[in-house]
Amino acid sequence: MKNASCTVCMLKSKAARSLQHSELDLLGESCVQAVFEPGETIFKQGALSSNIIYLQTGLVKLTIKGPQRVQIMRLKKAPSYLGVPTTMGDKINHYSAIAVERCTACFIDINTFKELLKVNPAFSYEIMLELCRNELEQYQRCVKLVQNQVYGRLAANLLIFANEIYNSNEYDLPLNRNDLADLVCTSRETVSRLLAELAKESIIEVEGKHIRILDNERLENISEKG
Amino acid sequence: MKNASCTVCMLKSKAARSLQHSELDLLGESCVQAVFEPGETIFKQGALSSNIIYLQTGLVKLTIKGPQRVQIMRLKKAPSYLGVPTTMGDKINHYSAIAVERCTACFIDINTFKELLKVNPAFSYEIMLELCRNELEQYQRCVKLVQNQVYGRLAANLLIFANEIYNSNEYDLPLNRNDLADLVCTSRETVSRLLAELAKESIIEVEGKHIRILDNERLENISEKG
DNA sequence: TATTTTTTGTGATTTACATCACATTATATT
DNA sequence: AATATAATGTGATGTAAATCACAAAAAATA
Repeated sequence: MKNASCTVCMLKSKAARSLQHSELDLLGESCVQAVFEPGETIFKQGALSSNIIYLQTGLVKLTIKGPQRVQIMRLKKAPSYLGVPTTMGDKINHYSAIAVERCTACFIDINTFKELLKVNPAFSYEIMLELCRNELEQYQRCVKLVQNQVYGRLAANLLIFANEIYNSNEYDLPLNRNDLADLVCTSRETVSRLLAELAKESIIEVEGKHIRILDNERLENISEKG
Repeated sequence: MKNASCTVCMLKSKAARSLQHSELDLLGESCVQAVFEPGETIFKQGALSSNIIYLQTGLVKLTIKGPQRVQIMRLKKAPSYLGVPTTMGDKINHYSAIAVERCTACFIDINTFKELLKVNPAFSYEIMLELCRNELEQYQRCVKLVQNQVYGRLAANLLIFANEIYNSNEYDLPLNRNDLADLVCTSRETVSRLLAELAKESIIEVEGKHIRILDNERLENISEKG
C-alpha cells in the first residue's frame, strides 16, 4: 500500500479529471493505493467500510448473499468506482468485491469523498451519472435474466467478454465454470453442456478457459432471441 | 396541469427540504403538477424526456422492454423521484412509468434540476442517496429472483404490499393477476394456483383482489426459504 | 514423481413451472 | 337486460434446466 499522488496520476477517473489542483491534493492525501491478486477480496459484505474504492485497473466480481448462497451479481471492469452505493448510506458493505484479475485500487476516505462531492458539482455530477448508468444496466440484466433462457444468457455473457471486457473475440475466461454458471445464473453442468453445444455448432471454439468466437453473428442472434 | 408553489408544498421530498427559499422559487417556476389515473402513462420508454418526475402521491409501475415482451421491473411508491437514471444521461427514457393507483406527479425541468444539483450539495447528496438505495434494492430483488422459487417470490411480494406499500396486512391488490405474475416473474396461471395454495394453507385469505394475511410468520418463512 | 484436491464433462433422472386448453366469472359496452 | 370482452381458475401436458452420479482431466500439494 502506498499513498498516491492523484495530481500526476494518469489513470484518473472522468470524475476526478474535473477536480481542481487543490482538490486533487486533498484527494491524494486520503487516497491509498493497493494491488489485489485474483481471488483476493477488496471489500466484504457485512464489514464496516469507510472508503470508496476507485478501481484503476483490473477486473472484479461483485457478489451478494442471497437466500440460498452467495451470488455473483456482475463483473466490473476498471476504470470504475466501487462501493459508492454500498458505502454512502450506512457504513456497512451491502455486497463484496473480489478481484478476478490483478487489480489496482485506490481507497478513498469516505469523508474526503463526500467533501469533494460537496465542493465540486462537476465531480458530483459525474458520480451521479455513473450511478444512473449502473441502475439502467442492472434493469437490463434483470429483464434478460427473466425473459431469455440459459442458452441466450450464456451467449450474451460470452459477447460481453469479447466486446466490453477484452475487445477481442478471442480471450481467456477469467472465471472457472462454476463462477461462469453463477454469472449466467445457471448450473455448472448446464454451462458445460451449452459451451459444448456452441462449439459443436462451430459458433465458438472452446479449449479449457480459452474462448474464440467463430461466428459472431449467430452468437448475437442466440443472445437476442433467447 | 398547474404550476406549483414548491415553497408551500407540504409534500416536499427530503431532498427538496434542503433547498433555500430562492431555490424553491426556482423549482416552483419550472415545476408542473399533474394527476394520473390508474393505467395512465407518466412517461414512456423510447420517448424524449426533458423532465425529472417527482411522484408526490400514488403508486406506479416501472416497465421495461425485454427481449420477448414488456416487463414490470418494480413498483415505486410516493414520495420518490422517477426517471433520474433515465433522464440524466441522455434525453431518452430507458423505461416507462405507469400509474397503478391515482398519482400526483411534479414535472421538473431537467435543466432546473441540474442547476439545483449544482448549487445545492445537500440536495444533490439526497438524490445520490436515493440512487444508491435503488441500486442496492435492485441487487436484492435480482438475487431473490434467481435463488428463490415462485412460491417464495410471491410470498415476498405479498409482504411488500403489506409492509411497505399499504402498512396493513389487509389490502386490495392494485394489479390484476397478469401484472402480479409479471412482477413476480412467473405466469398468470402459476400465480392463481399458488394464491389458492396459500389460501388452502390458511396463510392468506383471497377474495378477488382483496388479500388478507392470516399467518404472517409462515408467509415470511416461505418468503425467505423460497 | 506420486498423491491428493479441485475442476470439468456427460449421461440419467427429476421437477418446477410454462404452456395449452377450456370453463367460469367478472366487467364493460351496446 | 343482453351481449361482448376481459380477467380468472384449473386440469392436462410438455420441457428447460436442475440435480444426481460418476468418470476423466487438470491443478495443487506432498
